[in-house]
Amino acid sequence: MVTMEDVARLAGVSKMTVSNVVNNRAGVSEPVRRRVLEAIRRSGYRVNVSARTLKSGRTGVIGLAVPDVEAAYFGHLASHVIAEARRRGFHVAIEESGANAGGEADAVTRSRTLQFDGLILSAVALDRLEEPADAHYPLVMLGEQDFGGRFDHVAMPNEEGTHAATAHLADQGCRRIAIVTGGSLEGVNMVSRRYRGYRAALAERGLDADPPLLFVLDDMSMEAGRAAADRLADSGLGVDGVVAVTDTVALGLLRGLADRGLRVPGDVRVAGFDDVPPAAYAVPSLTTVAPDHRWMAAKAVELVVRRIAAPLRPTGRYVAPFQLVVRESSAAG
Amino acid sequence: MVTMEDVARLAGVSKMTVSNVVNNRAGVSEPVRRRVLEAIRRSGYRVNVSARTLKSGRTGVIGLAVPDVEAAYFGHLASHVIAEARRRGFHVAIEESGANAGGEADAVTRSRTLQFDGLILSAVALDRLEEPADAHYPLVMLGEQDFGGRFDHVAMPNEEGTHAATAHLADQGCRRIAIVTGGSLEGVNMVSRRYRGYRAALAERGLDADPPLLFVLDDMSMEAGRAAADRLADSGLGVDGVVAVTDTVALGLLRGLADRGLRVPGDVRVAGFDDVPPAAYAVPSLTTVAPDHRWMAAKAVELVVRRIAAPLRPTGRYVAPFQLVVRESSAAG
DNA sequence: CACGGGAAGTTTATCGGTAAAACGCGGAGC
DNA sequence: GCTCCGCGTTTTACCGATAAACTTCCCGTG
Repeated sequence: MVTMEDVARLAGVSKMTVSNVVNNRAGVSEPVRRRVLEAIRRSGYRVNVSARTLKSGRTGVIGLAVPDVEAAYFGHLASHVIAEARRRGFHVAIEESGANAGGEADAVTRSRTLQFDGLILSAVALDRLEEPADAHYPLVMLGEQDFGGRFDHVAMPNEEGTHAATAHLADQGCRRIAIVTGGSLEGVNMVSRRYRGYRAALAERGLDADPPLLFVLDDMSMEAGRAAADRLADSGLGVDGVVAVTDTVALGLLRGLADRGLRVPGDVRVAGFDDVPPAAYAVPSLTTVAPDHRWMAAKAVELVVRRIAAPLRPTGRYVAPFQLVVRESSAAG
Repeated sequence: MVTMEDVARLAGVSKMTVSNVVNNRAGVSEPVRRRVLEAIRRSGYRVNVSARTLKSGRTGVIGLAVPDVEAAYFGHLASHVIAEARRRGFHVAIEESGANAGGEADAVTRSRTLQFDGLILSAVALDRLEEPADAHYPLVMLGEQDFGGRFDHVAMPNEEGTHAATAHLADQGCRRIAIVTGGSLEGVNMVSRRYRGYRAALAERGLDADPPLLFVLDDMSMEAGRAAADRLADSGLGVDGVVAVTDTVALGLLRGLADRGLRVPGDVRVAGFDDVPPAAYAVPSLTTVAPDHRWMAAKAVELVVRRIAAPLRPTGRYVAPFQLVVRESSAAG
């Protein structure tokens, strides 16, 4: 491995001067700078990040921990986070947390161990951190969970989104609107927030929200969505509209409804949440709540970078803007 | 920050002993080991990875560079790579290369700069490395490109897969089988390999492979697939079967065919490649070539780990096994 | 009873950078 | 002619861990 020392010898200067050139610091004369750059080129030198980090305490890497790299909506987000971070001179390391509290806590620990300068954590399960030592680590919550305001939080428009979707279905003429969701309605989380938005929209319009119109799945997979179609079809509730908690569930549901011979939007109208890429190309294409992922990514990066610079400033909560994208699955009868 | 020195003082031993405990090295008595562990717990100590790396030259991180974290098939792979690497005591850092040669070369540079111990590179565009300095960096090519055997390579069953898909369509009764692809047929790459498999299957059965049955798209997006449906429908070629170069293209195509009122599999049968999750839930569900992603991930990790240990051993090429998953889109008439 | 050998710990010398202080030197000011 | 200044560069002193060499001390053996 070629070190600064080698470059310095080659250029006939001290290694401190090489360091100054590498980091574009002032106080190096033009001829010397050129000599050093030439020596760097000739020798194929690269800085040793470990050595730099050891001395400076900064790695220039931001972690992005997501529940599951397979999840469709994550890719969108990740790619914007990477782009935004690069603009600000940071690298992004993507970590998988597994969609459970233990894995998410581990992600924080790993992030500190690997010395990421900060972490953007998209948690779905974790609702508090044990380690008081983590209290001032630059951490930005992205998505569902917030930790009671202890960290910066970029939130999804959960209530607002399902409210809009539900209202839209009602406007299209639906009268018996079900909600299909997974996970727990206990506590304050993504699912309970989305459920609340749905309830509020129904209440405003004086529509039913019988408990039977709530279908709770084991998880939020496509397969669960597909299975939900059977439960809907067999329920005898006369459901004519469905709000699905995510597009993944909605896409599975569309598939399941097709299997049961129910026509969308003829018999049932469907709306999803996230606007994942396949939503636009499904048959029928899926009406969905489209949060502004680019905005969320940019905000999260901005917040984490700001917090790296100033670990103690007060935290804030920011809700992403969204659009309701109306497509075939909710077309008027 | 609490250092080994602090822990050592607290436990009344030298910091070398602390190091030995932290790394589970032999030669520490049970009582001392317990004292040290207790001191670590009490002080909240964590190793400083930079310091360790600086001295040892190893980071314990494997890079995984993919063209585009948004691409559907990547998530699958990534999540298996992460799991397999963890089993072997490595972390994985996911990097985005952008689907172009410059970005892919950068990914190699970044990987070295960030001192990943090795890199799994899923390249689509790059076909040689400029830097001779990179010649012995532990690098495993995953997917399409190989660099003329200069690196270990875990390959997709490109020819074998489209051969099987094409043969299957023919067996289902298709006589005018088109192929829809994107990118360049020049050189040896994923597209040309898949095209060759298609040609071979047609030739074996004495079916047409007129150049017009080849539809080349600008890229391999869903939108391009959708647009291809128009070209197919307007071609007047009587196409009754389509092999799509990827599931993403195939899903767009299904959507486009629906727009044109063409029934799948009634009027046209369709097969894709990759078996991404939405393929099983599309309407109609998509027949597709399913490479064994878990096998590929495990192989790639095994190879990179082995090469980290022995940078000079001869390289190998390994083709992933696959299954043809037959679904509705190619059902017999 | 002297001696070889291993187990348990400690010391020493680095790994490759960087902040901060020290240095050398030519020119401005009096 | 002497002091002072500031620019460009070098020196010094770490950052926190670890491999390798070294010290103790204890035990078994001939």
